[in-house]
Amino acid sequence: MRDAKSILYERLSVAFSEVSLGADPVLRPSAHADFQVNGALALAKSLGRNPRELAESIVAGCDLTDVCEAVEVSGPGFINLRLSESFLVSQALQMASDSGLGVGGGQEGSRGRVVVDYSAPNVAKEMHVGHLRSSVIGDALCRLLEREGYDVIRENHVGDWGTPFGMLIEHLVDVADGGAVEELTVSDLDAFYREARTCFDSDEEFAERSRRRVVKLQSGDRETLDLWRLLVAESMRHFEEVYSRLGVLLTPEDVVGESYYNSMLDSLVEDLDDLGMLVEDDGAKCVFPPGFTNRDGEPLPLIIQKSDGGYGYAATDLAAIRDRVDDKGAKRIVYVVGAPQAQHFAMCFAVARAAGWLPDDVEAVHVEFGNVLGSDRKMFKTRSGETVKLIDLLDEAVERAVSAISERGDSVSSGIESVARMLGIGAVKYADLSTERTRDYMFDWERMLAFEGNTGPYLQYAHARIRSIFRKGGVEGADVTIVPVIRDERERALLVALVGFGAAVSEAVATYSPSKLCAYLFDLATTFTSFYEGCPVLNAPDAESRGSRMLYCEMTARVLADGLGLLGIEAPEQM
RNA sequence: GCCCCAGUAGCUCAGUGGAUAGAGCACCGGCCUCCGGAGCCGGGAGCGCAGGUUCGAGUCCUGCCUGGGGCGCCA
Repeated sequence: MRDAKSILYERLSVAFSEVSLGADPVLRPSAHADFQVNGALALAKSLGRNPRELAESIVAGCDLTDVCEAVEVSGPGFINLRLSESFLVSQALQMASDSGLGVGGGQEGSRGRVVVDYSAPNVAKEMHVGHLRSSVIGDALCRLLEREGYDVIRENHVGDWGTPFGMLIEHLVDVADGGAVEELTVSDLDAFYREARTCFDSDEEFAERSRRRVVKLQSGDRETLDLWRLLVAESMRHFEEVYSRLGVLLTPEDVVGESYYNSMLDSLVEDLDDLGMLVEDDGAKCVFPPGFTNRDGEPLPLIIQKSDGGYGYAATDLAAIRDRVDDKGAKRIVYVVGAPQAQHFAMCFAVARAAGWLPDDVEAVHVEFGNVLGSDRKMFKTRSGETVKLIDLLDEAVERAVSAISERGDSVSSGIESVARMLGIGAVKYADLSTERTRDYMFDWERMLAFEGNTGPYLQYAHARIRSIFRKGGVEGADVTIVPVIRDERERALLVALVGFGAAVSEAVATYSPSKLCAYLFDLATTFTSFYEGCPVLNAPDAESRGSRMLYCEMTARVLADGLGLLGIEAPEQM
């Protein structure tokens, strides 16, 4: 389905091009109309013409009568557009009769293959709050991209390889007597990791054994690999539990850990060498991509192979690019990784481009995000200063949601546990998704669980309330074959908001910004509330109006549930 | 020292070079005997500082201030 904005943009672009080839109409949402067109002002300036006159002539040469009921030149040369009722109604009918609410358009997967790299926890460590944003944002982006018609491949680049495993395995050998190894749980592993670290830092003999163990691991020693697999398997169970609790789509099939690329690294170095890009510096094999300097203004290396022969994460990331382009057929690679990694990815992309591994028609994007902060504006920690475990955070979210529901005295027929889970988890995810992702955001239980303001619970409640109208009216849903009517400005405002859903989704995808979809949903919910305040639905003055308003309610509920769904948040029918 | 990101109302946040900078919370004042108070309507209060580009700057450029991050063998 073509949304209003894209239809208008296309028509206006033609009209503007007739005046000056390729001129941008600068179509924008407006407080003065449904849309405003600002392009005439800049164009008039560059052509040395009067902006109002130019705007008038563009309006005269552009037929929008099937879409707009009013096209007016205003102020110094703005063009204000008001959508026609017949257009709004036809858009609404198309949406209502489409199970996908008119979002997307193309065939499933028709817009190309996209690899999305997100979450990326580490083996032998519990997932913590630091993994929250990548998991939640990455998952929302996957859902959004899929809906827009992309063929999405999720990849979980877990840290399952490298030097830490030497000390972990060696410590395992030290403490394991018989069956104790099989009893190992992840919770133990977190403490286990710290113990291993301590031994490594304080015991030179242990450290040496660890280093030898790394070599054994990399050379494929059977006993070592068995111990390694034990650590990996236990960690995977833990990741599964967290993803399930969090409602993240990642599965074990999506795991492509660092170890996967191990066998590709020797040839990667050879290829870089053959290309003449490799420079040995202090015993390390490096590439110096142009434009990057260190603190002394000297060229900054991307270290491919360390002086001890081991590989760093740059090698793995480069191998991953080759794998994703050559073997997975990606036309776009999206990395949902924190902002501090910006320089690392910029360097990796630069090297991959220079090596010809990342062709010009393949896009690589670092979707960066800021930190989660506590109320003290410092990194979010527990009261005692410890890293917050993700599983504990999610448990607390659900507990707090139970209290919130109980305090409100809501009767929940489907079970408070189920609703509390949707509310609590939804609140955490929505709080994360609704702020502009490059900024740090403050983690605040009270605010995210509030039923007022731009929160998950607010939108879930809005949805549940609308559903309750139908229950009360004794009907399953609205009759989607009914032709809606507009008799009130509030009905019109709601309709305008509803038909903007597709554009909101497109915008969120184009900028990798779930927060834009959040803003849209919040606006829709508040617009609905104004409508609902002034326009009785079940008590509408006549059958035609009642049916029409039921349709508005139905569509609003569907858009809210669908929009939340695209963010990875569930919307209960009752709460 | 160099580079990157951020600085918007008392607080938390929106804001694709366009008209009078918007929400929510908190505060103040009205309204609703009605579909679950997500109430509804209205009010006060703000772009870190200084220049510049532009018909027009929160948005672009330069400098400065504040905070966070990065800057060779952890990943």
